[in-house]
Amino acid sequence: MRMSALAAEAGLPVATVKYYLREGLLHAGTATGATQAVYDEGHVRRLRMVRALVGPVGLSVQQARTVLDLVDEPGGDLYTTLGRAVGTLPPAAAPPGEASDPYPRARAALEALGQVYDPEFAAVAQLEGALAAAADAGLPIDAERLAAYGSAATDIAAFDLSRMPAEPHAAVAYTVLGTALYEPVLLALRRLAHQDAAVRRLAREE
Amino acid sequence: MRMSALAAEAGLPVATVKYYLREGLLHAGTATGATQAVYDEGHVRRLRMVRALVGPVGLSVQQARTVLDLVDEPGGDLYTTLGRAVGTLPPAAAPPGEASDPYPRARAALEALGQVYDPEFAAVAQLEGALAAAADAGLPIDAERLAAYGSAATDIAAFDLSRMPAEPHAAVAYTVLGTALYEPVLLALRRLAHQDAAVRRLAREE
DNA sequence: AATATTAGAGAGTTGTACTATCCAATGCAA
DNA sequence: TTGCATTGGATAGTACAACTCTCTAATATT
Repeated sequence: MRMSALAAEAGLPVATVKYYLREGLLHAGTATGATQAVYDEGHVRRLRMVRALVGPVGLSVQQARTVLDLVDEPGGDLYTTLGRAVGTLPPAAAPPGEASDPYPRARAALEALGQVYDPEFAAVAQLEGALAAAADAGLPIDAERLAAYGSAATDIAAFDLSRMPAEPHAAVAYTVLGTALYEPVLLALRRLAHQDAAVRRLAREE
Repeated sequence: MRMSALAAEAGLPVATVKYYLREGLLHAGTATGATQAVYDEGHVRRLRMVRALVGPVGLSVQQARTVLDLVDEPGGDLYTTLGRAVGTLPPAAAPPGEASDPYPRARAALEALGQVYDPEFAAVAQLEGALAAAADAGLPIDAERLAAYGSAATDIAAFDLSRMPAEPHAAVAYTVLGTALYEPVLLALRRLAHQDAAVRRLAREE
């Protein structure tokens, strides 16, 4: 398969595929001459993955590159790799700062939920930013709401973990990509559940 | 309060406040002369809201404007307004197309969950996009996972609805802003719940 | 042999989110 | 009251991301 066939297969302009190649999101094809190279099914799959990450998931090209690199070649154990991957996923969180207690809201929230609090983990900073944003905007999250969301998140995590492959490399891919790819699904389901609940309540009140 | 005081209060450069003014995210102050105007607490709150939406929530300036306009002046009933607001929130979904069954995956998913399916609702398109992206990337969502996520989403929606204010204008603000502002919190909690569950499993296996 | 395609590199384009510069009109301080 | 910094408003400029186009020499196709 040459480049034009690859681009057609992925539904992308040739120029865009070349751009992804330059940016390192796609590994080069096997050269058959100075100006020819062939691509295979792996390239097609990779392009589909890239499109999924920069499309519905909403990653930038550089973030997608980082995530895919981590999946391709995990640097350390699963938890380190996952931590790094989560750190590159949006929303971007501000760096810790020098305070003795850099994430007070997140720490309080996790303690209330009875979960481990490790300021090193990137999602803690994201939680802090999200809680601060909600509070700043005038809709702070109280203990009851936190408990409701936390227990839903725990349910989901328990399910996800039950499905995690045993083989380390597959586990990394599953966890990192599952985090990125399933989040939009969850958000859409939440929005639809709101709609569904509202419609049902409206019907009941009639 | 004049502009420099407003900007200082919000922690933003004056030039940025002027930019938001131009883009219609912030209403003008009350003019006290040809080159003077005063701003009040409402402007400070509005700026905090804008920063929350374009920061942790990740909206573009134009999306934030649309959402805030809807909250300020809902055009119709709650459900129409909410639908419009959800439509402007990321992830952007492709337009329906001309197919007789434009959202097959989303329809199947909602039927499996026993929820109403209305192709007009923007989140349906988002669900379709998210399900398609996961499948294209090689990690399709099966019935069991859908059920797990769906029931978590339903739990959250039930809680959210129980807290909805009765007064229509407040209900719109609560629902629209709650959708936008609480989503990052939920995502962060899910990521942390994964971490927590993984740590616990690791500890158990030792 | 003539024509079309390709890989690879570089420059150009478009859109977003600011950021800086001007200007005339004010406010304020000495 | 006179000098000077500040303000609101408009316009222009900057920086970056994500493509998109153009070019060239080599290669494949007819």
